[in-house]
Amino acid sequence: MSPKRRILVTSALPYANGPIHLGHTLEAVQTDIWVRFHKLRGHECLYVCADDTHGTPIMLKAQADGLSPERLIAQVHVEHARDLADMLIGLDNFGSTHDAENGAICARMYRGLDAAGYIVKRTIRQAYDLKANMFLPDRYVKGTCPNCGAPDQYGDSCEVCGATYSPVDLKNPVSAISGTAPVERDSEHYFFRLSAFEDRLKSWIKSGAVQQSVAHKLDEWFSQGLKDWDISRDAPYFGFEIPGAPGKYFYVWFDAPIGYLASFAQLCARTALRFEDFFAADSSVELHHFIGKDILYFHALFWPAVLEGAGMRRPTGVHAHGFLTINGQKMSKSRGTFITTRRYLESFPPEYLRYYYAAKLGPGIDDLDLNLEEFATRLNSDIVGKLVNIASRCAGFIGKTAGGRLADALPEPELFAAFAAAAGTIAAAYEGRDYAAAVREIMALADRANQYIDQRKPWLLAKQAERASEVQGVCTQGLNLFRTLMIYLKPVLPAMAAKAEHFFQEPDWTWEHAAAPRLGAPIRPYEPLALRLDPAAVARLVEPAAAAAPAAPANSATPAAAAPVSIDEFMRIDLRIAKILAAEFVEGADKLLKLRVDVGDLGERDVFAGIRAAYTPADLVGRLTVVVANLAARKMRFGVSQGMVLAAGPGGRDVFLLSPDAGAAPGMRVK
RNA sequence: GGUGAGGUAGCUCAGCUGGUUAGAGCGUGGCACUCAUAAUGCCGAGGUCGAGGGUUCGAGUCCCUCUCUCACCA
Repeated sequence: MSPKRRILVTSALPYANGPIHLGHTLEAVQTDIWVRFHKLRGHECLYVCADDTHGTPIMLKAQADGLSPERLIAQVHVEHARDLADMLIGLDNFGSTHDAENGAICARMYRGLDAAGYIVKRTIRQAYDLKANMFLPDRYVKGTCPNCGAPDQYGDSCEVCGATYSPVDLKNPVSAISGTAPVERDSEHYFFRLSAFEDRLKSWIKSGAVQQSVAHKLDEWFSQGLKDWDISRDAPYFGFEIPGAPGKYFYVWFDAPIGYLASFAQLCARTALRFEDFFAADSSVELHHFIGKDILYFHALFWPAVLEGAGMRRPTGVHAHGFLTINGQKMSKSRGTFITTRRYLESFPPEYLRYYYAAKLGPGIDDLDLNLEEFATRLNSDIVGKLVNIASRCAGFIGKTAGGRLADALPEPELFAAFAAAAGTIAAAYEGRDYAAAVREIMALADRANQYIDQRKPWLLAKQAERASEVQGVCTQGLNLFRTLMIYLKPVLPAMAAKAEHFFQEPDWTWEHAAAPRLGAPIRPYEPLALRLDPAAVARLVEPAAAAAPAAPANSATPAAAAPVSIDEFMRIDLRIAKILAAEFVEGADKLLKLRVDVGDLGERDVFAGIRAAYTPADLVGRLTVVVANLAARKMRFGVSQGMVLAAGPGGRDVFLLSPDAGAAPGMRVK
């Protein structure tokens, strides 16, 4: 065993404008397994994270929800903390980038950067929304691409031709916030001189801080030349004001990674840990960041440079992972594949997903697909059929024929030794974040354990009373093989391991426990450690979430990028002209109206629509509109909704039902 | 467009520095067993390792070209 290491680990900060979904969970699980593994090995390993709470999207979402930003992020923080905890993510601290500690550290680091000459001021021209009285981030300006003429493109790049530009280059630009045409205005911004760090960053990357393929990726950026980084934003902005610069705020991406430090500072404040030990320039403590590959730029260039510029240590490792896809497709709300962690947890234990992720996670930045069918068969086969089965098929004999006591010796110590000898390769796989390799190795051993039991056939021996001690021996062997495997899997399956510890009457297994068998000790009666998954229940995860309102829930706060669809995909949506025959208020629902609509050939049906604030039943009866006719029926508290009426607008009173021109008749297909 | 990753049995993947008839799990066909949450064990079917060319005594493994997929681009 290596000498005791001191390690601080982070995973990326979830943004506080939405729930934790399975993509966040993938990263949290990857990080948590790594942390638990090191703890199991006896190292001092700490894991901190925080909510990322600043920036324009949060500010606008809070406005739209009629809340203060502080209130919004406080609510989200509670949900995020609960979701992560319920996934058994063992965070030592979960803070917020809006916490006072973060403001203080940001200010301190900024002063350090400024004093060292790494901050420069420069005036830039930027799009300004005269109606909303604010400068517009690139993503909040839309218009026609100056390069290829594609309409409706964002202010930073064109999704059609790939050109990049600044919002002021767009033709016919429009503010996504007010809908008015923005003007250009000058503003003084503060820049971090990233270019000054090129050599130091290159040597840092050479130190092995990032994966090989990531290093290649970074080379590309180096070869283009590092640009200085704009770290300021003008008021109104939800964030921290820059010291000595009234009306100027730190850009959200400046204070977000500093949130790692702030969260750790909170941990220090309530323990004996010393912040300086971890972040002084000469710190020997390891610092590891787990992130998605999309934010490599911030973590592998800006972040080490900012730390270094502020006179602090650099990260030991930045580990990027790929994205989660579901049934082979990007997570998408419209496909029903946007699965929140809460929704998963309502039906399934956290460890099933943890195991599945572990079984498929390699050290690279490949995407990982959650195939729901495979998820169910894999869990049932690996965990229930193989692993837990070892204990399940042995425990009964120990109870019945051996008085609940393990034998004093193993009949085949060399088989146990083979299991114990795997510790090295399994540990190396965990350390290198190749959990899939670790799981493969463990499951291969589980196969061997089942083979062993099959060969020795304790159920036959048990029929001969004089061979009782043989039965006890075989089952002691089997249980010890199981025990070693559970110890190896403890980072992935902490709760199941705890149950197994209870079964063996041992407290807190460490990695070393796997090396020696448990002998001559009593065990508790066996209780099932894992239940089978019902594939049908798993499949239901991708059915439409029950939470969203039925009428087009246009959330105007964030201009969401609609991914392109093929004509075939579009044609799968059966849009029909419908005539509203009747409309009524729904008892107990303050947003819904119940509509009876005539869809021609398709007959009449009931549709619930969240348009009560905008329309009264009298407004609607007799008019024509458009419905999605093949939307899966959804059971609501008030009845079953058999479709969706189409409407535009941000919601509330500003909802506008679609109407066809004269001549359209109920049942006509819209295409 | 640039860059990165990847295309190996129906599915998910492993194949280290090139070397015997290309592997695993799941699924599938058959047999056995009945201790175990219809779990387990054994046997089998199933692959021209994306395509083409090259280097080599020998290439899934190295080089080149092409092709397809996925991802990222301050």
